[in-house]
Amino acid sequence: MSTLFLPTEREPPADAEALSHKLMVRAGLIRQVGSGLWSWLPAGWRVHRKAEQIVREEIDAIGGQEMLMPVLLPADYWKRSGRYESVGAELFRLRDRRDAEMVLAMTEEEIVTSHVASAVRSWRDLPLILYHIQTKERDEPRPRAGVLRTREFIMKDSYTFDRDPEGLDVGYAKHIEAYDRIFDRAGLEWYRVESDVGMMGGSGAHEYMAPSASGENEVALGPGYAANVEVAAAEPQPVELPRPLDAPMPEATPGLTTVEQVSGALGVGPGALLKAYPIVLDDSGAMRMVVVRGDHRVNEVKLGNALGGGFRPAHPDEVVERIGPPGFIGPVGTRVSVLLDAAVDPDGTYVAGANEPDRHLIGVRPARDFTFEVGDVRRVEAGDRINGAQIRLEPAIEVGNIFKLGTRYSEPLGATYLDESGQEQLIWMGCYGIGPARIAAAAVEQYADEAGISWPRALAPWDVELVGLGQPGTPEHELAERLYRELGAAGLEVLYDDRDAGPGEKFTVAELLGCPVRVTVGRRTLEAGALEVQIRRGRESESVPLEGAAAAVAERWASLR
RNA sequence: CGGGGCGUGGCGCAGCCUGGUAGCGCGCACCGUUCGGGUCGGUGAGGUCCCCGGUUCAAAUCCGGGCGCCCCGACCA
Repeated sequence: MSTLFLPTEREPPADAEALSHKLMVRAGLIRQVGSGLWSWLPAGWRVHRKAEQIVREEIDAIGGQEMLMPVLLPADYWKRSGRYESVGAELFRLRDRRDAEMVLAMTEEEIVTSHVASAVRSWRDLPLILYHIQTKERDEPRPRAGVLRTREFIMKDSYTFDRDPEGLDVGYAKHIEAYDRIFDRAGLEWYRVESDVGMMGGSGAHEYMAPSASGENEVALGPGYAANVEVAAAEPQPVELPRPLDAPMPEATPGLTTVEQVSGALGVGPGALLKAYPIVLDDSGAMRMVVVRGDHRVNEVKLGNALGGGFRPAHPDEVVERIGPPGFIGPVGTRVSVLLDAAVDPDGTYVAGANEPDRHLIGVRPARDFTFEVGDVRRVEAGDRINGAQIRLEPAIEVGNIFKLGTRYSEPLGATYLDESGQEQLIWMGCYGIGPARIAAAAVEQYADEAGISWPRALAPWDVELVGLGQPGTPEHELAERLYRELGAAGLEVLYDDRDAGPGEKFTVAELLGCPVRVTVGRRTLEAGALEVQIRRGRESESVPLEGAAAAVAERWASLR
């Protein structure tokens, strides 16, 4: 360790917010190069490689074949798939010396599919699982939190190629099996959740989520249910509604534009209000009014899916022109079509904006008072019910995802095969990603304590940190040297702190770096005839007799998670 | 892209409002000390004060422009 490049810091970077960001920098694992650009220093890279290796072994185990595709790609591939136009600024675009348009790979569907298109002719060549572990480049609008969200990162991306949807289901199921094992082996706490299909297109998707306060996602959890809040659906909490009226009645609400103000002034709960969210559909310019309960929020991902296309929130001036004064708009008597959230009871009695200044309507009954379509477009809330129990929401880090692509890429790129009857058929594809850096960061987040990182056994940069306290020439120093060799011979990866530093510093750095086992050799070791072995998780110390110590430490290590 | 903040030795910061000498802690080098919880004492090295321009006798400090980085919201391994 006296020669190891391990620049530890007493203090975290001033601009670090996330726990994993602070600790990984302090522990000398990573260093920033630019916004969203990070170097992995030797200790950090060991962790990254361990995560990679777990992934590699498990994808190999389901029949995956590792290969390598370039990061620098001719733009033409992306033009053929249509993504050159559809992806936007996140795609790095550049030109080579001959002025040819190039892109940097965000993922590799176009490339792997092209290889398969040209090489696969027959149904006999399928199924196929191809993957690589390669750098990805994404010009993220906002990199954040150390290595949790970067512009350049390494990803394992695998791709399945099958004859038909049933074959795709098999490849997908194999990946679920492999992913479950990967995250278990990595020692993470994780959920597999239903997710939105996003920019990849296709028909089905799950994400693997590692719960963590620094996560950018939220997952909705209930018994037998786990979903990204982006797509989560649940039974809404009941609300008490006012008594019905024969017809909507105007009520003066001067200057009261928010749900809280109106519900307070009229003495009804927020859930008895109808909240209007005016939108403009991108393609036609047509406006619509999305209406949810006052205590609910529109979920824009679910809304986009319900609309089957893009939209944007309407500008205030568009609202004034087409609907009414912002803060007082509602579905009764409006010219724009209404999409009513499924949590609203069509026969209930609600308060809604009157589309006139300083006025709301009470006694609004949707089924009687306006026409609408129904869709589930609200964001689930903690306390909603699913399978007879309350739902809870947790922040989480997305560490992996799996998508059923279908024929989204095989069609434009001409990936087909001949079936038994000589008919040309499209290949059915799936794609599957894992970010080893996020696995590492999630592990830091989930297991760190006040002293620093506490790695799961499978990810730790070293299995054991051996802290030698004796000066060279002392018997305890000799013992430390001997134990270093013996622990290595027992099959352990050992980081030996042989630096000329005080015991306090060595202990502190060891706990910051977080190897699962710390072995201390000092004068006391000789006096006691036993080693002090500290288990990092929980920081409990154990005494191990010197006789056969290396084997005992190896055994203890193997018992850890 | 909208909003907020920051840029001063390797790290964390003060100085800026009210222009004039660049300072503190940690780290680093050397000497001594200590040796089971970032030990203690001494000596010392190290800075284009993000960049460009302007104002001024004089700019880290005032003004203008640019660049970089972080945080909060729309995107994703």
